[in-house]
Amino acid sequence: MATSRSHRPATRSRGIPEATVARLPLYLRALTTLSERSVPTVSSEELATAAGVNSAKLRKDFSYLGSYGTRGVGYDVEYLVYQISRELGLTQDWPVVIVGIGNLGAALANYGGFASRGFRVAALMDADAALAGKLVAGLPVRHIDELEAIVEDNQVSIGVIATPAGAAQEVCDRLVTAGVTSILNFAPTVLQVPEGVDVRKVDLSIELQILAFHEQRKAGEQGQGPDGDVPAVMPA
Amino acid sequence: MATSRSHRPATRSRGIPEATVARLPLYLRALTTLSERSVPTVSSEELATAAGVNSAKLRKDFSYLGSYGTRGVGYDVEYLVYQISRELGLTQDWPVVIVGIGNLGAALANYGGFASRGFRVAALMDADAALAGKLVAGLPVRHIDELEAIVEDNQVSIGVIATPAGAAQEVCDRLVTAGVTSILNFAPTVLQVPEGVDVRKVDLSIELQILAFHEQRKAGEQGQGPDGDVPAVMPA
DNA sequence: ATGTCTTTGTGAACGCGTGCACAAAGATAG
DNA sequence: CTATCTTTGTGCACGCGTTCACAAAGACAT
Ligand SMILES: NC(=O)c1ccc[n+]([C@@H]2O[C@H](COP(=O)([O-])OP(=O)(O)OC[C@H]3O[C@@H](n4cnc5c(N)ncnc54)[C@H](O)[C@@H]3O)[C@@H](O)[C@H]2O)c1
Ligand SMILES: NC(=O)c1ccc[n+]([C@@H]2O[C@H](COP(=O)([O-])OP(=O)(O)OC[C@H]3O[C@@H](n4cnc5c(N)ncnc54)[C@H](O)[C@@H]3O)[C@@H](O)[C@H]2O)c1
Repeated sequence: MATSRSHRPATRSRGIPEATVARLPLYLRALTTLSERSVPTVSSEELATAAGVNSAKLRKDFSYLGSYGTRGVGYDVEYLVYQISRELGLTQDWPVVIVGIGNLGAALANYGGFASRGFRVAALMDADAALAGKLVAGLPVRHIDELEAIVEDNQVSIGVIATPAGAAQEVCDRLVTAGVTSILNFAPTVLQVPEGVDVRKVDLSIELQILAFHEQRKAGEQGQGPDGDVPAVMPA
Repeated sequence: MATSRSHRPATRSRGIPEATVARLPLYLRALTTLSERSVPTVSSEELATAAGVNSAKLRKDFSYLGSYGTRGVGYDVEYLVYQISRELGLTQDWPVVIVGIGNLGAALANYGGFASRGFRVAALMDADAALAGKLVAGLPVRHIDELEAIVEDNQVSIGVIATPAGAAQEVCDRLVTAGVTSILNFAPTVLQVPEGVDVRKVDLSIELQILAFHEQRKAGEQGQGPDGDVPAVMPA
């Protein structure tokens, strides 16, 4: 953190670490739950437990946003909800387009938690002409050719890709050209994007493989003889 | 990512860093593509580009697995595919249960890439009695009461949770009690698990919020458009 | 065998993230 | 007002992960 002694950061916190940003939604969720229960304040210890993190980490995270706590008491739940929401940009509306309305795309469209936090499905799009006009989650599927117009008309800056891997890069290029600058990619591909465009990926297959790695290691630790087929040991 | 694996004893286990493990599936995917094209060898530079990472990082990652490259030539694609597969534990079969066959659970069940890499759907489970017996992706939905028997009979060690958030912890507890030691959680909840159980989460909402944060920052930095520093908002 | 050329494997430096530990801040009670 | 008690905010140290940069290894040609 900067060497500033002022209580309030003069400018909007420019330097929020990426790791902190990734945890803010977690805190926000826990805080929202508390808010619904009309809990007025919460200590860093309680909130940290609810969010599944270390309390020192949580306090440091909040310190990047400013000093919103009261020593001896804790944090004001409502105020913190507002501050984090604002920091994450959730006080405004984010229209989103979902491209590829297959199994996954349809599930995403039906996902309630989508709209709950400022994210609004502006359009569902698919290349399959047979799908065009069909209602999914109350919205008509639009043909991919309308993408550019929809993105512009709705000021869409976030796109979700749920097409097969083979089509993902092409869809990505079109989204970017149309003006989308944030992409959430569910297809198992590494997307190539120009500077200034953010991509985040959700990859089921990778998650499972990571779990398998640890699972194998756990299985190998117990009992197995010294010559198991559990790989890779560095001689100490 | 959030794995309950953060408390590693001082013992420097088999050296593979967590960050490296998380990238191995990425390399494997790129290598599999090369393999299908019958490319015999690949340099760290080429492979790194395909995987979207830095070549030095890739070489260091591979160095944890051993010295599988040939200087002046590169890496043998087939050999590397095998080594990484073995390291990740993909040379064996991993039966998986999916709990909660709603929108998302059904999409997961239909997901082809699931079975492609040693992961086999052992059972689909749901608490809704009306779903019991219904075929999803060719498999009958089983009632949640059969969970313990199915986990034991099929030696299931990996469970996928796709239930509503409110049911996730309860389902998690049952999975763990039944013997599952790795969980992939799609519900927006922080799961509490005992030592030795790995949890990875996939959280659409969090990903979107992270994108929104950066999007807001991008919009605020350069006075974009006629609306000033606050991006245009759709009228309600 | 010798030299040249390519590419690996890794030492070292650096930066980020984490967690400990504690002084300071403020609430609360007397 | 003073004392006590709770909890924040953060300085600091440490470890992990990333990246640079280069010597060593090996292929290949002559
Ligand atoms: N289903 C899952 O649970 C799951 C899980 C993880 C990852 N994924 C990935 O998500 C993606 C979608 O999976 P799915 O099961 O929904 O597949 P799907 O085949 O059911 O749906 C894909 C949809 O994309 C459409 N499409 C194809 N090319 C297009 C294009 N150029 N432009 C617009 N639309 C196009 C198709 O018409 C189809 O409707 C795949 O890449 C898959 O690997 C799926
Ligand atoms: N749909 C999405 O794209 C999406 C995206 C991100 C996250 N999620 C999360 O994934 C979860 C599932 O989403 P969904 O859209 O499929 O919901 P859904 O309501 O369509 O399906 C939930 C299913 O879980 C079953 N269920 C409820 N309690 C259960 C229990 N105790 N044991 C077993 N099964 C039980 C229900 O019968 C239902 O079939 C939710 O937590 C949601 O927040 C969904």
